Amino acid sequence: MDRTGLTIAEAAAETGLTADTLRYYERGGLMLRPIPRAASGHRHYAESDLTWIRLITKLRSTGMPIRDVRRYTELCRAGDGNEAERLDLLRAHRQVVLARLAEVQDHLGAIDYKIGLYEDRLERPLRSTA
Amino acid sequence: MDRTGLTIAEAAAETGLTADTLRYYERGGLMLRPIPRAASGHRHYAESDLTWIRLITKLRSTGMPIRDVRRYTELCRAGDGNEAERLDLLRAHRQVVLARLAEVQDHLGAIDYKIGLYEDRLERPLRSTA
DNA sequence: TCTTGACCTGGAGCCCACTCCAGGCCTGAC
DNA sequence: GTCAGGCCTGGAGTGGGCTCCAGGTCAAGA
Repeated sequence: MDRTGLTIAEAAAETGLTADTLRYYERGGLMLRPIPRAASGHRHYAESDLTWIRLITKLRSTGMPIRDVRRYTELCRAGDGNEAERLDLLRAHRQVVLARLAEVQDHLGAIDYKIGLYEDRLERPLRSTA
Repeated sequence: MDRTGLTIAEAAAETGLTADTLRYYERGGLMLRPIPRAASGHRHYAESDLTWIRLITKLRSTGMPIRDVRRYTELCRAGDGNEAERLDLLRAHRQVVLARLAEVQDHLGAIDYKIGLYEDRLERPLRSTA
């Protein structure tokens, strides 16, 4: 009964991902290290693993493709010396996200306008053809 | 030589979509009306078609799934009387987009923080271990 | 001791939104 | 007239990101 680390189900609950997704990420090289196993082969997630998963979840949820997350992970795994490259990667992602945010906000404005038109129309239903 | 309307290639250039995507949207019921054809069977897009395509492009680019765009299209095609339903659909979409924007902004904040850490680290490269 | 249920793996399946043929017709410039 | 090139259709293929499954191992509570 070793108490070291969480089961995959617990890690899933903690991070908001599914166990399947956690395994998929690990297979895909998105973990900083292979998740340690008990003798039975069951994974035991440490707090540091959860911290990493939470980080890459933020990258993913802002639209970073898995291959870029993998690239970033590889850089981090490689240790000191490539910080400039990691910074480049994050900055490039930042630019993409900002552009995307601006576009969505712009288009949402147009949709809001449309919503306004319908609201007006529904407020005075009998005057619309007058 | 009728001058009525643009070819699919011109419509694609105007809207920023591809000809394939325009055909795919039409097949999928995302057009307000079937695009008129010349005797040869070639499509001729009117200005009103482009206006519609630009609208649904905004819906799509804010993340509305195709099935919802189709639903909205069907409502519009059905004519007057279902404005409340259209409004509901747009408002629901608006809520989803706002939630998504907030999430992305939040996560981007965390990424910005990370970027800041790397910037600090790279500014004083020899002091980082001191 | 038994049995329930979490976990394992490799691989197939799924959903979404396009994207790309092949095979054929049409048109317009030369 | 001819021929390059745009357009047509139905359908297959692609890429991304999971999601599910079969078949098997293992641990802990009744």
